[in-house]
Amino acid sequence: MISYEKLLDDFKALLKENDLKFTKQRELVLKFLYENNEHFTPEEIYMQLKQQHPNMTIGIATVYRTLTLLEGSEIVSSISFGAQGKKYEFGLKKHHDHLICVKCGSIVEFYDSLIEERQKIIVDTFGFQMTDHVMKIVGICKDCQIK
Amino acid sequence: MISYEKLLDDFKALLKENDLKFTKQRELVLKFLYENNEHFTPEEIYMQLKQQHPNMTIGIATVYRTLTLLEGSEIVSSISFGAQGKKYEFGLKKHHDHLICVKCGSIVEFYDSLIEERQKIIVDTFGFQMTDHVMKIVGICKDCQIK
DNA sequence: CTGACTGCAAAATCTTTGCAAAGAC
DNA sequence: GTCTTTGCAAAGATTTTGCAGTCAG
Repeated sequence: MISYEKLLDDFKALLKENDLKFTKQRELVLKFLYENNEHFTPEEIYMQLKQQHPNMTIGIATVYRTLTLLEGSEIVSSISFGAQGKKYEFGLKKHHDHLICVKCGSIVEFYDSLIEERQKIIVDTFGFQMTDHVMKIVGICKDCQIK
Repeated sequence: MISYEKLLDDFKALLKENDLKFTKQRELVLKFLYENNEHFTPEEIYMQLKQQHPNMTIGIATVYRTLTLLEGSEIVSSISFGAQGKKYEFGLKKHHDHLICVKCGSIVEFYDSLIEERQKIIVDTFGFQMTDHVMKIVGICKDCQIK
């Protein structure tokens, strides 16, 4: 896993390359996702940042803009969730898929090399050039089955 | 593949069971998805139905309500698409996964029994009770690569 | 007839955008 | 200083809801 210092350097370099500026708000969003290894909606990120940094001002629009920026650079990735809305997570980690519980909304990550291999074979069959893939298994998690 | 007559009977029975009424609008949506074996947004369905049946009145709200009803009965299924929005397709066919082209938006279906098997093994490992799963491979289709 | 269904328009979500002030470099 | 970024509020886009009239059974 990349260290936060390295991540921050990379992010600053990326910004510089594109003539973008390094701002406190951008750092806050990046740091939040780095430190909280979970999936959040833009709204959740916004609320938590406001709470954690009462003396800072940050707007929901900036959270959206920053997430779009980070996703474009593949530093964060998103997963669509339910009827509408997306959840974001820190993206510079090993590729993984998701188990999503419809009762409690919890998300568990998993990785299966057999499935990954198989996907490559499939796209080749179709002459398709894969840029990304998403596998979501939806159901009821262990805990919610007991309840 | 189920015949349209059987489908219609099943649908009517389903409605009756739930004290719902069989209406022309509900039939139109069902028929449209049955006859057009593709993926549509609610808006697309609405526009096409209006065009195909100029003498009928149908509202976008009814399309949404009907899709929700049909999805709840698993007669149609949906796939979330891009930033927001869902596409719907007729659902009473063999399970399959999707290849989605980011350039032209085309969707190709595929089925791979090895992946299906593997998913079952994974959920068992986690004690998860699977109700559904979605696998989307995103990329650039053959045609768009040439262009 | 009765209660569900429909279309319409208004409301509710969620996300993006315009703009003037503030901040990075 | 210049040019980007920000927060705010307004605008957009998509989906849902309230309601009075309409229609199925």
